[in-house]
Amino acid sequence: MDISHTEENYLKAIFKISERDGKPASTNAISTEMNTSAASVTDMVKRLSDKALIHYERYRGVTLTELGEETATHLIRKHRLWEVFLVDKLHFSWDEVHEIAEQLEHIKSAGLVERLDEYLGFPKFDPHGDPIPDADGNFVIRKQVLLSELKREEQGVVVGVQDHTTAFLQYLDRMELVLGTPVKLLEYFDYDESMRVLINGEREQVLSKKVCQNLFVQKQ
Amino acid sequence: MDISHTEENYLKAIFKISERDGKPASTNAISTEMNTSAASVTDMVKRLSDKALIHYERYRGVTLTELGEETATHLIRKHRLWEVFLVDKLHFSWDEVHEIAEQLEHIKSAGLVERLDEYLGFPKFDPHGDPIPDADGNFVIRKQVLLSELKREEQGVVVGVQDHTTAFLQYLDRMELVLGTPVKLLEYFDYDESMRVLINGEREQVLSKKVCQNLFVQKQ
DNA sequence: ATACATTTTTAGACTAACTTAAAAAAATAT
DNA sequence: ATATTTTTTTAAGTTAGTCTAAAAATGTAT
Repeated sequence: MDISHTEENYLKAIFKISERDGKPASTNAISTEMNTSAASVTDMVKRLSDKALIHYERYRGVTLTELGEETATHLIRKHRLWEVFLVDKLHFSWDEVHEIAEQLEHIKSAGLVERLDEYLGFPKFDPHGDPIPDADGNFVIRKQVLLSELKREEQGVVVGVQDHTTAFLQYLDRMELVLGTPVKLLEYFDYDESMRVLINGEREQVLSKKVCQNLFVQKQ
Repeated sequence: MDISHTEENYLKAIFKISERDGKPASTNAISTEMNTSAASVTDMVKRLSDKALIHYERYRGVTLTELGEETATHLIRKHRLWEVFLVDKLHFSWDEVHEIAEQLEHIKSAGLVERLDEYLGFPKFDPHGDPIPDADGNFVIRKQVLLSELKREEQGVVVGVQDHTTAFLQYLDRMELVLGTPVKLLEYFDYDESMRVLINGEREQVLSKKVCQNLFVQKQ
């Protein structure tokens, strides 16, 4: 009994929603995430339940079973490793790799992921700073805060993004706010919740509320 | 109007059959190649014809249109480049890569293949010695003959296989008859059409008719 | 040239994944 | 607590890709 491409995508969506909301994924939430109708979700949810990948009782929302969660984290592992491959080896930029990795994550092969992991030097984070789960599905937890949470004169290093859109990633490239860049909060403007920051110890820049609330930093 | 995974596989099958038989691919030949029923082929062949990928008249067999042929050779290009990646970079053996490449060849992305090609150093042949078409679909034609066609005392270098099965590839590994190995025909036995050959200039070995008829060499 | 064999197509039906529209259940508000 | 809104499910139908069985067309052999 193997799992289809589509079923895998549902599992990922359910995993993502449960993580984000900290509660069972509702039919509606899944339909929004998957861009399908609620009716399709109900349909699929029955199939996934039959395959013991999720717990489902009608009108009650769904949670992943152990098997379902393993499957989901394994997909995330593959997705993020392929993203590293695309950026590190094929020199794609970080805003180009999501759609390709979305396809590559479904490749089925005993051994491929592990060999890829080794080939890439066992990276712990993907090009967007998201942690890559190990073969057992364990994520590295990193102490990170949003840039907007820094206090005046506090310093941090850019470690990840909350917003993964192309527009945001390209904006960050333009601002040279890549992963690993040191930042220091110089001044906070109450008026529009923007911030003046020192980037890379050499350049001052005012960043909007939206930017500051979508950039993760690790305090130094 | 894009092409499904399944449609792509049919195009590859039709390309392969047409190449091999030098005539339009029959419904039966396709159904054998694809492991489906003849009825399914008739069905699919109508769809492919509607998409202008093949020429089809009922009871007449099918040929690829220019678009269909481009699609098929592009798939072969992707398949073979991924095989090189799997062997050269991830250190899979040549008998393990076919099924994985069979999946990887369907990844859709503008630019991925070209970047992969460059990353691999623009290889002209895959790990089995099959030529990799260029971006325009042109294959390098190599002057090669079957080992069984060598005359006594003639020398050659192993350049490819006709039989791509795991069993044959593993046999060749055991015999150290990898690509690039020099061979020289010492003696031909009429009785069972086997041959005594000098492998790598250092070791004599009797090879069966079947082996000799499935190994390509380039005369020296 | 008719008969037989083979190949191909049609007909009807199945599954997975999807849809819309209507019905039912649950949540919310007064 | 009843009415209204929202969410979820059911019902019925679609498409892609598959199947088996039967019908039709083509090919072959005497």
